[in-house]
Amino acid sequence: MASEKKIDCVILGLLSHEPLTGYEIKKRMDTALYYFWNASYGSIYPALADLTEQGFATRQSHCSGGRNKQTYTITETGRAYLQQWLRQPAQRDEQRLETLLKLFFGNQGGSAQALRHVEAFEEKVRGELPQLYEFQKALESAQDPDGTHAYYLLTVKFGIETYEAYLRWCADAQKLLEDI
Amino acid sequence: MASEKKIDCVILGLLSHEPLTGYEIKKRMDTALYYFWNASYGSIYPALADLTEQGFATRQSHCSGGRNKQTYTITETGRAYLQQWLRQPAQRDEQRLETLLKLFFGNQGGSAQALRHVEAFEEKVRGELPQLYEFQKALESAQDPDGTHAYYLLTVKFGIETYEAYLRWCADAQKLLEDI
DNA sequence: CTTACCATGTAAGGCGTTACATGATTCA
DNA sequence: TGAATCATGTAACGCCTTACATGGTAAG
Repeated sequence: MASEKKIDCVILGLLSHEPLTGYEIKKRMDTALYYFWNASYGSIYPALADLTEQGFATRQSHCSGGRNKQTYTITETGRAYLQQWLRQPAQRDEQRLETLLKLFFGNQGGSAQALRHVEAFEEKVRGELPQLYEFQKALESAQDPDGTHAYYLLTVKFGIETYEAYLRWCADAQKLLEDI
Repeated sequence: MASEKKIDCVILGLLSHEPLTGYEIKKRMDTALYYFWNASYGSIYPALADLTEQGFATRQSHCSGGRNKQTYTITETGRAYLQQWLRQPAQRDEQRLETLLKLFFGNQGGSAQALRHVEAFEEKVRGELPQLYEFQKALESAQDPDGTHAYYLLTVKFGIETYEAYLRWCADAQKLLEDI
């Protein structure tokens, strides 16, 4: 109990797969989770300290490649907490799409400006989709001893389905805007 | 300049269409913008005070239906600020999908639990889609004297395209999870 | 040798929600 | 008469990002 902070849950979730350093956690958020969740070092490191203090994770200092690393491992208490959180229904799925906001008020700026926003959005999506396809391919072909792949694949498929929808909408939006 | 707060931009955007009260602004966020943006009274009312103080909006006190209302109107300065913001490329489109998070770590809870998360998500989406279809129908048939409808329609179409993608993914995810 | 990446953290401050506080009106 | 909706605001607090601060290693 106590925390209920999402950042704690994400970190515990990642640690439930394998022990990780703060840096590695950040990397995973920037790759595997980037299209539905993200966090900065400024929230990750303090959260790791809290989790350790509360007994949800343990810290191991060790040297690797000459560098001093702090690796965190989930405890049984941490695992129990994670599972309790997983049992609860998701409270909130939110998005803040600035692009959509700018389009909503687009008549103030005109169709050429709106088109630029759509194009920028399209470019971003196009840039990220190949990564998702690669994830999908890798997950479908690789071995999966601990059964995590199927769940990971689920989220990748979500990314692909929505990103493809974004692209269809971009094409449609561009047509509509050119007619204004 | 100064602020750069998104909440200010959303409010100015809404005021650029018509004068509104804080309460009405909140209502619009809960209906027209809910699938890509939202805000609480605790951020709306202070923002309105700030905007007024900075000369981006003016406030009119008046009684209507026995109630004392504060109606806000955008100023020329406010309009200029809004337009300057609209010219800038969108900086950030973010989502925090707790449902996806719970699925990503789903192996900790098992497929039945994951299924419940997918079903809950599906139900929420199914509940909100009809509203979007209605918006679309209304926008396509109604008169549009000030040219705002086309832009509004753009965002509604975005909502529909993505929500339909969500539903396809839900069906797919349910099949995958039943096979585990 | 210098750029990119690995690696860990802190401090200040921004942004926003939740809960509180209040009260009128409308409709069943 | 009670519930829902209209209507406006404040205070406390939580969460998170940005910027700062530091330094080692690997690769070109």
